[in-house]
Amino acid sequence: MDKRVRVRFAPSPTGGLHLGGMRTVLYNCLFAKKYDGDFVLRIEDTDQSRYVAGAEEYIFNCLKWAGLEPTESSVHGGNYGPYRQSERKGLYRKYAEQLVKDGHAYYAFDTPGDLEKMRHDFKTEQNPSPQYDGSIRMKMRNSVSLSADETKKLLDENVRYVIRIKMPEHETVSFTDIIRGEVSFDTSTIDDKVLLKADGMPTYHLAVVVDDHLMKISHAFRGEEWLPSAPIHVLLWKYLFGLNKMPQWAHLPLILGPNGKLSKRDGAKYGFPVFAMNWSDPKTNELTEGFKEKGFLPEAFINLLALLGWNDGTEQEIFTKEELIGKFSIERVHSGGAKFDYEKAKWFNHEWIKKSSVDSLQSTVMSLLLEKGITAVDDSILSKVIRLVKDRCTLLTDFYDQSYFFFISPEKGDVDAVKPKWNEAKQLFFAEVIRNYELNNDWKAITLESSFKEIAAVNQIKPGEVLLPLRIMLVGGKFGPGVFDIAEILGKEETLGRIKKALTVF
RNA sequence: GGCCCGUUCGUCUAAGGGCUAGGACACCACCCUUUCACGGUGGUGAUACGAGUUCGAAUCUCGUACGGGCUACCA
Repeated sequence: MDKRVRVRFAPSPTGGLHLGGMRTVLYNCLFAKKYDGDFVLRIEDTDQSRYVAGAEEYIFNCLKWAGLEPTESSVHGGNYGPYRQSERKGLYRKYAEQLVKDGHAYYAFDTPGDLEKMRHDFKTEQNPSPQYDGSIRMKMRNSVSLSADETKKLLDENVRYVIRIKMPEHETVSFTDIIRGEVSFDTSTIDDKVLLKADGMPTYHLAVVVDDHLMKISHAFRGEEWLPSAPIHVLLWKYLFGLNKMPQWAHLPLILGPNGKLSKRDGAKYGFPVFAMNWSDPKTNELTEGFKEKGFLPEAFINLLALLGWNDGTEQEIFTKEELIGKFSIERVHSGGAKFDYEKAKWFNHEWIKKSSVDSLQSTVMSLLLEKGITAVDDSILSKVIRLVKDRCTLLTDFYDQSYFFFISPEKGDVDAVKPKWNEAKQLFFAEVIRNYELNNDWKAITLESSFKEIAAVNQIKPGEVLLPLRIMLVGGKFGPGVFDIAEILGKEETLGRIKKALTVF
């Protein structure tokens, strides 16, 4: 099928690549893949003040991690490129001029100072933010209020100008949003937005329409914050290319933080990631932690993001990417905003860790341990460890806490948990355990446990009284998987070594 | 202020005029477990409010309230 969807990005992660942005990309990707269509990524680098060095590469890295690379393009590739807006600069002017010629737009010569003055002069209690609209247009310096001669003179003198859309007086603009149904606006409440800036760059409003046309976009998904400017885009489509060619719009619900639209600050404040991957702002050196580094699997990340505002109508919650592609439908996206719940996000990750095979986790866990300074980890040991502890891990980083004692002998265990109840009988008991274990050539958890309990019975000691000390000896604390499973993986030499060492301390 | 969008357990949501409003996260209890978890079973908990349409409304309509978004030569 001929479906082409696109997503646009400002190379400023503060505005572009939090959860909401990622989800927009995800929905684009799922939709495109479902219909075997294309998914186009556009980079908006028009505003230099917002441009952050390295952000573009960062965005692509995030998409790559999540498995959401566009099907058609790298930044320069594809049949409808270039995809970086600054490289398309020359394309837009002629459409803006066309609109002026057709009477749908006009030149405006107002300086920033003029605009500021207007906003100040017309500001009232009832109207705290006056707009450059039909009621004010004739009071400003533009090709509508000025005579043709005056306009021509200013143009000839190369006075800086912008091109603004001329909003019709009193018209109802409506369109059908895939998620919300019919949405309509009265043009008298909308201002004359700038389409082409003084530097010759288009604003989003012009660029989005021209690009979607040139790139033959069939479906356009974006955040709900764009809904108020949708009528401008509909009008531009009507004037420039015809409403019948306009892509179908879907305005995605916002992802909310604890108060309002989810922001980077919310993440820092409440201790959860809002970006896919770590981002350090080169301007401020501020580090924002990502889902990847926090210990999320990309599969879980995609899964939790997809379910934030969408479901397939069944009670299924865990989906592979392939299942999502097969089952996703943009019509089923919920219209209300969704508050991000980090607890639930972690649950998704837990489910995915449980679902993942030991093999697929191996290299990730290996490098995680390495980062923490645990080197020389044997592959076969590690896979046994992962099998034993993976159900206990919510985040990948939990693997360290759940398994470091396999690789590092506990320096000083929780002696206080044992010492008060320690006595001669226990000392003798463990001496016998050592003797028994030294003769054990099988070294399996089951035999270790049965002989341990036999010795306890013979010595008339309750297993419970000596089980905890054994755990402290091997692990160092009151946690971890079954103590005999641990002993098995630790091996004979290490296990006996740890018991002997502990006996000298108790 | 104006315009737009939205509103079902604390949170994410299902139910598209007809069962006792279903599930998941979180929380609580019990079970399992001689550690801590996982797991299992059960429980608390919602249709914002008011009218209208209808035999029948979470569902359709209107109003109100609340929440959110937009209101730049940003996106």
